[in-house]
Amino acid sequence: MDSRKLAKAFKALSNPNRLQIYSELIQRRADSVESKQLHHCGITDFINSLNVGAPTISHHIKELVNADLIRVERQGKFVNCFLNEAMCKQLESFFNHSSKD
Amino acid sequence: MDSRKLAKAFKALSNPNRLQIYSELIQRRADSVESKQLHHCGITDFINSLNVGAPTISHHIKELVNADLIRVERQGKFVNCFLNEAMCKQLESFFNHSSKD
DNA sequence: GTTATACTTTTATAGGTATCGAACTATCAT
DNA sequence: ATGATAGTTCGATACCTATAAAAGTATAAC
Repeated sequence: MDSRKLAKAFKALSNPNRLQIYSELIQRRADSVESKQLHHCGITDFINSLNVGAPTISHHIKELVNADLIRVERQGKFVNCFLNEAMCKQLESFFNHSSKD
Repeated sequence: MDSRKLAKAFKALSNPNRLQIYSELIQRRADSVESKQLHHCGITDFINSLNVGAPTISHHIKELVNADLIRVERQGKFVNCFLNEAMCKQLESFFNHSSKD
């Protein structure tokens, strides 16, 4: 696993608000196993739950996308966020056995 | 798992040189399974392998300790670094199933 | 078209931090 | 004690970034 890519991902997750966004997506993934719900979030959800303005959220989302942690899809007026599962697995395995990737 | 603690850990790992130090420790852990070597590093090792001065390494080590990612032990003139295995496991599990911790 | 909603981009700012050089402390060897 | 080695602390600087306010774009509803 590329070291620069890894550092970039950790940097993205180092901001409390971005971590919150990412955690929310992981949380929803966990929920969806049981309830079959979609594991995505609209940006407005984050604007409401975090105590920062829309421009800041927009900025954070962009950083998370740029770090390959999430992807976004515009659906009409709304933008939905999805976890990048592949990246998530790679990060998990880093703490397991970094020598083998 | 405490969100602040998590963010702090990711922040510590977001710097390329600190990530390198941490990766080295993880690497040595992996090696030690096969070769029974100790999984620690002297600080001088890092000063040689990374392209930064001693004060900077010292600063980074302190950050990693402060984030509970590693611990240090002074042995005579030398300071050795060890991986904090518990924290490592917690970080791994974050990407697995954050809802259950 | 007009209005409203849902973002995004731009610009500015305040605070954080990686790095270095210089000076300091600790331990060991002689 | 002296010198050498290993690491830390301090002070300064240059760069980065989280946030906000204001203005802009996109889509939907009417």
